[in-house]
Amino acid sequence: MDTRERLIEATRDLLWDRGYVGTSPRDILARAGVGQGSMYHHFTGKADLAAAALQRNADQMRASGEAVFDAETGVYDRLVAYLTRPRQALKGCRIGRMSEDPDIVADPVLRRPLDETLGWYRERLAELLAEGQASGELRAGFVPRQVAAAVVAVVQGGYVLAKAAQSTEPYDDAVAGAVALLATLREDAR
Amino acid sequence: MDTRERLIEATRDLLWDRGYVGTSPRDILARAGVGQGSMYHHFTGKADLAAAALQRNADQMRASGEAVFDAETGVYDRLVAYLTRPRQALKGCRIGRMSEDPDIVADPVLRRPLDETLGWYRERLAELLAEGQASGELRAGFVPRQVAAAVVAVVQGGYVLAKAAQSTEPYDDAVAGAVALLATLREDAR
DNA sequence: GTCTATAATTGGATAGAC
DNA sequence: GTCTATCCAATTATAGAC
Repeated sequence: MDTRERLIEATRDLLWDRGYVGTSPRDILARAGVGQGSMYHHFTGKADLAAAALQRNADQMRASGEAVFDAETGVYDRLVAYLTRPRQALKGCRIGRMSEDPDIVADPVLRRPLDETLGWYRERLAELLAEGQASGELRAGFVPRQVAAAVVAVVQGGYVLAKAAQSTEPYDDAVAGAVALLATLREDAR
Repeated sequence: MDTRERLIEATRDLLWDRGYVGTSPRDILARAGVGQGSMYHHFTGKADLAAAALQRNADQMRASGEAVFDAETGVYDRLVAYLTRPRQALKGCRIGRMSEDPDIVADPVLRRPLDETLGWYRERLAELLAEGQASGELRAGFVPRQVAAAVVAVVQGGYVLAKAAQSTEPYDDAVAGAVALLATLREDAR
């Protein structure tokens, strides 16, 4: 792995662990095992390096979303697959976590990967729910966009509960609760 | 308002705005309008002051929860009242936000108010849901503890979506989606 | 009790050698 | 391209005057 790559990977890990405000260039250089000069050769500074790391996180998160949403199964099964995908509940979301970082939210360049990625998840899930309504698999009478936002929020909020409790249990409960609620949307559950 | 009180209120605001890592004693002193000495007279340091601020947040959040959960209305109405309570979606939760702050989570004293408050919300909502099942207002066949976690997670996750988008819309959608899903639990909705 | 002065450490970035 | 040396500001805390 070349120097630029090591810097991006070290930044990805530290952003996940400590957030943007809590991550210093010094930490990044120590973890990447390179000197000051390399970082300022490849990037203009901390924000530029973080932008590269966040863009990679966004790309990976979208790819793993596509794998689930485009599966050749029923709509409900894909919703459950999304919710129950194995996740590191105590570490949280590499993208969602950043929305609590004021310096990320305040910088349009740094915020864009968050906005685009979470927005895309909401859109894709809304399309999926609408597809289920159209095919008759899911009942009518709910707004796909709203339920989609709730589903994404359960995952993001589940991380908050897990971190506060320092236990995966509330995360697992939240996901199970969401699955139970979505089950009531199936037409044959009426 | 005396000096000690001004320090706590300034800290509460800054923690809400910028988190623990992002808040410096200097910022606190400037906002409170007091000198260095006052802070170190009333508190042992930043962590001690933050602990006082977080305890106050926890007390207030529990009190506002009690007001909703103990209302003299139906179970479903209280669930909806909790979800649709007016909130500053772009600012987030004074307690939940802290769970993304590594220095808070790592310190047992600072983490306790988070754990206790969010744990209490999950418990009270679970009791409420069980009460609804017992009275026949809500259908059987779901686990109250799980749905309760999902409901709290929708709110906490809704904040994440709103901040990432810098718009209250995804928060409002998530809450509306959760309300729609909970409506399917009513026995008379079958 | 509250203030100002000061100090040790870290944060973030630049300069220049190789 | 990568390194070390250096720099200025901010962070967190202490000391001591009043």
